[in-house]
Amino acid sequence: MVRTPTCDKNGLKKGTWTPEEDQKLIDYVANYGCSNWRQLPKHAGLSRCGKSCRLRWINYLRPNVKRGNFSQEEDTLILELHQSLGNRWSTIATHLPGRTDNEIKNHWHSSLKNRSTAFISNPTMGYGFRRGRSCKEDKTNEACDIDSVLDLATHNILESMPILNGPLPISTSISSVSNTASSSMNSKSLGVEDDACSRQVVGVSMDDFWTEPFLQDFDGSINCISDDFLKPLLDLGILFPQSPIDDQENFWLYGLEIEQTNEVQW
DNA sequence: AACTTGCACAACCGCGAGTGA
DNA sequence: CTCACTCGCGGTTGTGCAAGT
Repeated sequence: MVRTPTCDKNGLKKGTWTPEEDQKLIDYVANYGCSNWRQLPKHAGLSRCGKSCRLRWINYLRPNVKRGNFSQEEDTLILELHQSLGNRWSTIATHLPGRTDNEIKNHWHSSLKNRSTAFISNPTMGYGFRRGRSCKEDKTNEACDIDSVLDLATHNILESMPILNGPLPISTSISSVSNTASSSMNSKSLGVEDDACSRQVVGVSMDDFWTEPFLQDFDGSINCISDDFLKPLLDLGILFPQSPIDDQENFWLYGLEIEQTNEVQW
């Protein structure tokens, strides 16, 4: 998964970052900020190029970087954003607090691309559940406006982020080495520019945030999937029950599981 | 058990934009 | 205006791991 550490022709180290290097970078940024990436490694005592330091900081060491699996809402939002924005990962990342462009890009290539392909091959279907919600809830099709849905998804994700409503979580993967530094850092001292990071970091345990899946749905929107929506899809053979004997009425659509009550699972 | 294949993800590379001299 | 420098972005690669054969 990680690259074997090597050195380039200038003697600069490449490959996987060690905990010691991480700590050096964290300590340096905590004390001096990161206004000049090119000079940073020299002053921080790192045998890395500035570019590598910047990447490491932005993607992994920065406070508030969210690790772990993508939620359904995040997946949906990425799919929608990618459809409208294309491969503008950094722009997409601004809609997902705590997620980096690199992480979203990786997730796209490894998991979401196929779903997107399925969507493109049959654009009338959308991603299933959201279209169903819209079409049932609003016969005028106003709610089918992608921007409206996008706003709602973004809103729910933002609302569910403790970042915006209280103390920030510290990524458990780095908290062991960064809590001390992080707890005294804020965006000004770090020169961090994105909004998610522009809030003061407080080193408190937020295990629930990292382990709990998003529980909110789209403001109850999934409840709107009904027979009116599902039946035509069943008739067309696009949507099909998960199992003929499954009395829970689960349906499958391009890898998306739709439970007719109020749950949607990938 | 050995080998192959695919996935996930950390990291690198090249390019373009912005900025200051 | 041009050049050099820096930064940020998107594309791509490399590698460990798990699942499948």
